[in-house]
Amino acid sequence: MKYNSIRGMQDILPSDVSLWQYLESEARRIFELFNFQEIRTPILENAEVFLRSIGEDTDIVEKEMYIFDDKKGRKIALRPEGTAGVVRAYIQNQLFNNPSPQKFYYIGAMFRYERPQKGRFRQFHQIGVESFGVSSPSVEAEMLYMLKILFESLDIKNLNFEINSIGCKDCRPNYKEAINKFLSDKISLFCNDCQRRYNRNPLRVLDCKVLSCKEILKNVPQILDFLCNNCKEHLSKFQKELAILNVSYTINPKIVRGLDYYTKTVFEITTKMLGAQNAIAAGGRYDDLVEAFGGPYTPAAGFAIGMERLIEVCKTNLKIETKKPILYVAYAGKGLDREVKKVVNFFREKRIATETPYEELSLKSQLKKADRLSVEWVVIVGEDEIKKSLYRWKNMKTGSQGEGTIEEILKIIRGENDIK
RNA sequence: GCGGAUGUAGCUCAAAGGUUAGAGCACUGGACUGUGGCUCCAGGUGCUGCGGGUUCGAGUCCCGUCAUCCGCCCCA
Repeated sequence: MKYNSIRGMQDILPSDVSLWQYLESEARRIFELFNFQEIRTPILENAEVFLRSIGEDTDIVEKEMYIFDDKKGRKIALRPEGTAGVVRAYIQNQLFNNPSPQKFYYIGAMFRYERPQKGRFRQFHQIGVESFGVSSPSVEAEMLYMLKILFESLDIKNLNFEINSIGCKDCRPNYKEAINKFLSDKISLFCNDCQRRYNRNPLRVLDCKVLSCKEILKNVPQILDFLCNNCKEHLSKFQKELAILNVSYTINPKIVRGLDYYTKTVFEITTKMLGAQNAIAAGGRYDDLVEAFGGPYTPAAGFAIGMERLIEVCKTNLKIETKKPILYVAYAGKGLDREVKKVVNFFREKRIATETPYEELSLKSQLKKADRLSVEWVVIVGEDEIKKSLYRWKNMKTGSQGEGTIEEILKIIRGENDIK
């Protein structure tokens, strides 16, 4: 009997975990500099939480959600994204009574029942950020700036920051109408996918990659021409803020997010290094969502980074060494077990990561093991040295060795002594 | 949900229907009984993903199935 992990769900092995931990700690460090605080919400929610926020007609809800009945017959879902749960928590815990803005970040696993491919998995991980209570576009601008800082700290280059506005509940209907009018008499000329999109979400037709569709779309009405004054002003102020923060970007009128709750600002950060799944982070403003969830009207915005995609990009230019012990305590002679344990404990108490054999081995094979662990130092507890109350130390890189008391050896390992 | 490619040793890959299925790296032990890396020797390296079929004979051809990868849809 042989078991495999479930399709699209992968093990993250120790050799990769170091990189994961590094990315997570950099994100935490930087987000906390901007006063975002970590929030942890459950992986399972009532399915309704996602149906209501993401939108019933979206692909995520229609075909990608892990959804099941619990023992009482309630509809439960594994979260396909992070925002809905945070919004639910914000309202349930009445965090709107705290001074605004309330700024949160989260790191965790998300689940979508999709066909896996490069940069896409059924269990994947996001680092996300949500900010509640401020309607000014300085919120989104700060988010893009923060992302820029994060990516710089990870030495990631050649990213495209793309922004757009998709209007609000006042002006978007006008645009949808214009699009429908534009498409209605030409729809038979479009590809099959577009015809399907036309019925479900006409804005998606704008995204089509088929050349003949692109040709017809040359004269399509642009959302930016339909924005109400409020949304226009929001966008231009957003751009001014980005200029002040020195964030370079392009306006891409074709960005349409896959979730229904977005208003005004939407943005994507893409790279050419990931193949077809090129978005490494994406987000936008969602001013109406808290109210739609039964909370007070609360303007909000957020984004999420795809961890696996970020990792993929980092692997090409960032070398993080797998964590390994610094010291190996070996023994030479018989009946030294108690003495070895004492030495090992001493170094661990001094916060030196230490490994030691679990079974009887010749000194030779102990050193071989130490070599393969690529530890820098070996301390040998030897019969001859013990008689002098000393231990033998050895540097595995230089090969040099000597005798010393345990305190002297500690100094050598810590680099407080010149001997190498 | 749709399309394409690939499954052989722990890993990277060979074997054009014909002996008992191979190479490198990695792994274990020894040459070296208190000193790793280098070298040499010996050795597990294996239900050729799984199940059928064709054939005197299948890792090789056919069908099914599962898995992985890449793309479409969509998304982080």
